[in-house]
Amino acid sequence: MPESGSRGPPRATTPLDDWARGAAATLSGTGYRGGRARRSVIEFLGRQDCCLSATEIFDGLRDEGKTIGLASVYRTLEQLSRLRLVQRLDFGDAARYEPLLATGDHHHHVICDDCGKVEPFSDRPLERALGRLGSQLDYALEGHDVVLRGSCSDCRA
Amino acid sequence: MPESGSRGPPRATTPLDDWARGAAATLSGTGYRGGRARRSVIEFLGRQDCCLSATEIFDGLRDEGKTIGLASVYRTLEQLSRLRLVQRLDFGDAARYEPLLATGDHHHHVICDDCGKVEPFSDRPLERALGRLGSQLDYALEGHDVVLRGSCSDCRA
DNA sequence: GTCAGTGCAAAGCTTTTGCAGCGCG
DNA sequence: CGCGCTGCAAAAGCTTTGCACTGAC
Repeated sequence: MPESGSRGPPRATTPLDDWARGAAATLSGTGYRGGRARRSVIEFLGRQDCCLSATEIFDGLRDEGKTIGLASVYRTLEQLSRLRLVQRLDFGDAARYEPLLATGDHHHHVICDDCGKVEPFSDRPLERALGRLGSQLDYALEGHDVVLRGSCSDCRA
Repeated sequence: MPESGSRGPPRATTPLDDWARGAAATLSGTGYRGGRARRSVIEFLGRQDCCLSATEIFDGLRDEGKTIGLASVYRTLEQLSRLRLVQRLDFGDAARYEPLLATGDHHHHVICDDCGKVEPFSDRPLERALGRLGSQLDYALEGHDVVLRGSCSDCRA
């Protein structure tokens, strides 16, 4: 399944492994206790390439035999979002979440209007243009999302 | 391609006037009939600078004495979206909608994480970077949204 | 032993849908 | 005068919250 998390070649310890470890560490360092549901969600997120909805995480865990309350999934995602360990993305229907890598490495998304497929992409010039906006707007910017919409090659065929 | 969706100098006939007229014309030319609710929503949208949620449109119309069913507001927005006359934007909570100008002129949004304020901005280099992506991805792109998040000057004070 | 974490069920919201009646063309 | 438009109310998601219980430290 590893494909285009950003574009890096394979390595011994992946950024996502690091992410899951770091997320767990950050939480326990902030007064949180460990717990089965939260651990499962973090570990599951650490194995994904792109964004998932709460229900997809819930279903994915259930398929692995780990039945977690959906409310716990939402609670975990909310905590991780607030600590900036995951990025929450709002596309049309349900919100989606993905790990926010400490490397600063990140991607954006293209959505197919026809089949609903979501794919990641990244682009340096785009990041540069976004980065320059920080000094032009009277905001202390903390993040940005870019969403492109169109028809994917499968749907055009 | 003019410049900023909202900061432009006044003119005799504004792009938004044109938009409202054009939207009405497009609808009637597509087999739709006129109707009080839809006309009110279009006219109301034609007076806005930036995106509004369905409830804000509903409330705004009610405050003007035009009480329209909320369902009709949603139905109108859905039709206009499908005809690409309005742009639907998904920020955290409720979806927001804004006129999509025929001039191709458009802007993006900065959201204050603290007070929730939404402001428009536009930037040429950003548009250029986005435009170049069209040829790099295997998608027939039809639109894009950029959302920046941070703290506005009021909230930092 | 305490208190955060969890699961379930209920509540809250936004958005959609069903339906009967109204009114545009 | 037919059929699309409208409003109301009910239904349908997604997400959050209340509460009692479990389990981590």
